[in-house]
Amino acid sequence: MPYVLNKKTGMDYKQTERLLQRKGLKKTKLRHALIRYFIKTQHAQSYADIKLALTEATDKSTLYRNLTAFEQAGLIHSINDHSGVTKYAFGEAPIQGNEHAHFVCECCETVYCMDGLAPLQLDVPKGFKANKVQTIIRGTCADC
Amino acid sequence: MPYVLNKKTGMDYKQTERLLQRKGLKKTKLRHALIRYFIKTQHAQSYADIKLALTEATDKSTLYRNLTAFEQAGLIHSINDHSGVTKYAFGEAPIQGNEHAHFVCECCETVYCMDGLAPLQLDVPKGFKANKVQTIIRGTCADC
DNA sequence: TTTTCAAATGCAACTAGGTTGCATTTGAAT
DNA sequence: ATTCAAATGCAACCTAGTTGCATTTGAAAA
Repeated sequence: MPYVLNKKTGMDYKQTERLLQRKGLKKTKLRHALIRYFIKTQHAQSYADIKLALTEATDKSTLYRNLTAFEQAGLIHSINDHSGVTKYAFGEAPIQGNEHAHFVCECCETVYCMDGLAPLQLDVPKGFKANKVQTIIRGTCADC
Repeated sequence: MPYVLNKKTGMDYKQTERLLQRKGLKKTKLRHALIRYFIKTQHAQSYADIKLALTEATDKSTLYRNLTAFEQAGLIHSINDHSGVTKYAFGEAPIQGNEHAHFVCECCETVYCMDGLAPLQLDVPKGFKANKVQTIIRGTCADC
């Protein structure tokens, strides 16, 4: 069961716009910029990363609210890599049976989404019921 | 590869005291209370849990500094269960090849340490090197 | 095209979780 | 008993993220 780098969803700009519309989200400058940014970037991005990269991101609460809205719309998913800051990456949250793992480079702190099979047959104690597994792999990435 | 509830380390009070001494940590009232608390409690505890439970825990920074010291001494380990607050449980941090997973109950928020085999043969893309895996299982616990 | 109105924005104030600097106190080795 | 690093308590600070509210804007209806 090998892990492979996530090739991103095949979604293009038009599709994401249609998705926003379907979710009742209006088109705004910031949202345009955010979608372009998430399609372009290869790895998970933090609030600070986005703030730094986009001149359109002027207000903290607006940006956070948009990240939340995008996540609820299934356009991005959030990742907790134990660094203390939430990161966001393009693509829907992995669903059960189609988990993806997050690889955190201990050298450059980059977070990669990796597709793979469900990481393990969940065999938990009596009375416990497992719903999903979140896997974080730590190591060194190809660039380090 | 079943997961079983962690039975805690066999460490008793005397042993933990000797451990503190070996690490050059002085005996204080708070540390006594903390050790007793961690031996007694069954699940991972947050700063807030401890603060509430121990009258000896008067100062925030002192408590945090002790948690850090205990973790460095290998007496407890910290857990990030994606709730936004760090939790601590008795026992050394799991080491490579002897990983343990954390089960987070989605109903009562309790965090259980679970022993199990290394969760998967790590097969990552070319150029990537995996060092360790952190697994969080979400579901419903036996009490819910 | 103008009107309309909920949705989105920008700003300030706030919260939670945790850290830092520093003066004072304390455990334990001498 | 003396000594001194380690531990404590306090206040101030930091970062990540949230909330309330007045203003602006996108887009659907008239």
